[in-house]
Amino acid sequence: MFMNLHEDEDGDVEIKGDKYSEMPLQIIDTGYGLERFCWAAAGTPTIYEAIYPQTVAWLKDLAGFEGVAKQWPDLDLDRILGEMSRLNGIMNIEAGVDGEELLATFLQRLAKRGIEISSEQFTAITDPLSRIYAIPDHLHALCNMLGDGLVPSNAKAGYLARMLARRTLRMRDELGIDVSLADLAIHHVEVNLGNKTMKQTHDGIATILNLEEAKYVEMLRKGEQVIKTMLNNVDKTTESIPDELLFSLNDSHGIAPEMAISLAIRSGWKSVSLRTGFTAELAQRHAKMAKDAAKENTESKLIEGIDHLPATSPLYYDDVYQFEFDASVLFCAEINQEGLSKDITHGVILDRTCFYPEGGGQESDMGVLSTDSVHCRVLHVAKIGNHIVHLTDGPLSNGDLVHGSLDWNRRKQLMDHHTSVHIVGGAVRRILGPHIYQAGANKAVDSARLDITHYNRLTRQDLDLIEKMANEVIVQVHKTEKTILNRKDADRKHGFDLYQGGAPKGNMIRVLRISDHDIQACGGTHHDELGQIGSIRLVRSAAVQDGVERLHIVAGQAALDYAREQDGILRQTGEVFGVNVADVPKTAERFFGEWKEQRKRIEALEAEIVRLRTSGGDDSSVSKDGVRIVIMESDGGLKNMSKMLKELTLDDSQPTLAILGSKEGGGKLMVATTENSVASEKYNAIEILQAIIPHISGGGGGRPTFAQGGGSRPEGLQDSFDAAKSILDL
RNA sequence: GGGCGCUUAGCUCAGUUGGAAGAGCGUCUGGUUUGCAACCAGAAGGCCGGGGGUUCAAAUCCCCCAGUGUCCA
Repeated sequence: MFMNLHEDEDGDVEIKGDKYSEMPLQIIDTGYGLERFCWAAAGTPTIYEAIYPQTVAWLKDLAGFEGVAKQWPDLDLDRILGEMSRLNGIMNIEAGVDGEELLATFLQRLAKRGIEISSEQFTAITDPLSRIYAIPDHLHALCNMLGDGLVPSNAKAGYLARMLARRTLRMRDELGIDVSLADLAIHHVEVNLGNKTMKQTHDGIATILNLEEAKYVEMLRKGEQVIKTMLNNVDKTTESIPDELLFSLNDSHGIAPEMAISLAIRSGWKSVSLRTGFTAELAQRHAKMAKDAAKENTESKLIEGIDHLPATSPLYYDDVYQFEFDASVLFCAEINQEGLSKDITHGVILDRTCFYPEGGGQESDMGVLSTDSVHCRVLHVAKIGNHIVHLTDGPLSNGDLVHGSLDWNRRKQLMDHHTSVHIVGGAVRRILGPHIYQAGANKAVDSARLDITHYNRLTRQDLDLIEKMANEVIVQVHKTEKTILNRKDADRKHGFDLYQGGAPKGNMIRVLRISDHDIQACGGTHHDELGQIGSIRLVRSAAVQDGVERLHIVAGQAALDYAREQDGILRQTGEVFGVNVADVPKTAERFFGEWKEQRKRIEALEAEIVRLRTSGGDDSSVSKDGVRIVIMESDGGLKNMSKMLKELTLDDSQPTLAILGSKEGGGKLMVATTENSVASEKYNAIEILQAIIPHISGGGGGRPTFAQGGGSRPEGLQDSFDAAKSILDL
């Protein structure tokens, strides 16, 4: 397969309505498929028997496939499958082809080759068989991924693993096989990947897949619930589920259309079926969504015309503790770009610098560039190609000799954090396992973040263990080693794990080694002596996405500041309660409990007041034509009033029309009748409410037996009551 | 990286056009009962994820945040 084009709206090549242009990279995909030679040599009917003989036999046994084949003793299965394999290679199957038509053609061709088989027989054999073949194929990819240390996720590369796991589970369930995914995978690893050296342990693979299976089962359980709710308003005899519903089930709840149909049938919608071509439409819809999203955002250049300048010499690699230097200005230009701090006006390039530019997740240095007469603040530093650009709040002149000095506190803190991230990264890997990989990192002044791949949420106990080990490393390891290696040598010596922070550009690679604890390629600034960091705290962890945990780290001065801040919060809380800091948790618990109890007591007392007020006896209650009519003012808001209304109208033995008003919040009115009684037959709550509410300049609505509203003129409440009385002829 | 969904009682979840917060399971009390998810009567248990906004009125509509799930690249 040859590829030299990529999709491009302005491209000059047009294929099937889409425009393409030539891409810089030209690809030849040979797809040798070495397994095919094994197949040819083995002479088995399909390739799967050749490469996974044991697994296929095992699955056939588990799925009871012999029983299927025995139904038609006349059929020579091996011969049929062999011919089918050949035909598959010849037939050109394009996406969107009608399945039934394809099957008919296929059977015709088989007949031409002397094989008579009905479409029922064909389906009965190929349905289970296709799954029996697909399962080891899926497991193969899945086990290799997990073996390399990949963690399943709901996004990015990990999603591929989850998809494989779920498809395997689905096929397993369709075959009615009662073996866990983990057991299937371990079997596969032992039988088909026996000699392969893996990063991940067998136990690790089993743990991950057991979690995946649990998530899958949970998804199905939820999916069934969702289907029942969604179909609640759909007739049980319907024959199709609305497209939008199926789309939403698939995209939002992970229930594939076929599965949605079978779940619906199980839940009582017996006659639904899947429209032919629906799956293709779903795929088309996804393709369109992906296309719409793939808008490239062009990067605007911060600064132009610097290509001819010599590369800036970085002094921070020679001595990370140097914070002052002299250099000459090679270039200075005005900068006007959105998204930058307002104070930034100029970009300055020097022949050499101590300023570390933002990179590798480490924020840039800040400081000052000055001559005898000019004094510029450096607010940000960026790396553009081989040049380090100082973003300043003022201009310098070409050829000027400048003196630069860093904000050392800032740099020290950034180094504390950056070095700590390496220490923590090593600790996490040692504690949690070989699948831990850095998925991103950020080192700021206040704190640092390290994202790691892991299949489970971290507990505080995990964090405590990691924190403990990290602090032990600070004490045990005195010096870091920084070396520069040729890329080939680095690869050979340390392997792929060296590049946790991403693939570096260039042939020479800086390697930071903290004893055997952590070895990584990294271009940041790190301490020579770990003791400089002082201490490391893991503040908390959070989930970035499924399979990726974010660790929040503070080190050095930031760790002290954090501790002080926490201390302050606790002390303040203690002062509010008027107790010793140590007693805060106990006291808070007691107060919260008492608060809940008292709230209930208040509610009970309010209810009692309502009962007393509504039990009659005063002139607010009148009886007319068998209906008790209550008109009265209450205090409290809507909540209190509705409680009173309940007391008044929920007693069936005493048909009541109640009109309650309150002066709170601009005035409120509520009208209700006892449902299914003379009161509700004679009076309409909405009509009464709307007739009297203009007096408090308001509006409202509700049901015929229960209406409520509010206004902006509480002093009109009495007028409303009077109006009600006159309407009711009282 | 993009799209979509979910968050309501201890648990599993309903909640219609915005208008009186619900069910099942579990818990507690009483009754009944030697039974594999026992039965009957009653009760307790809710900042409807958090914060803004619209409205006379928000679990419900809009915005932001957090947590969680899912599909696609």
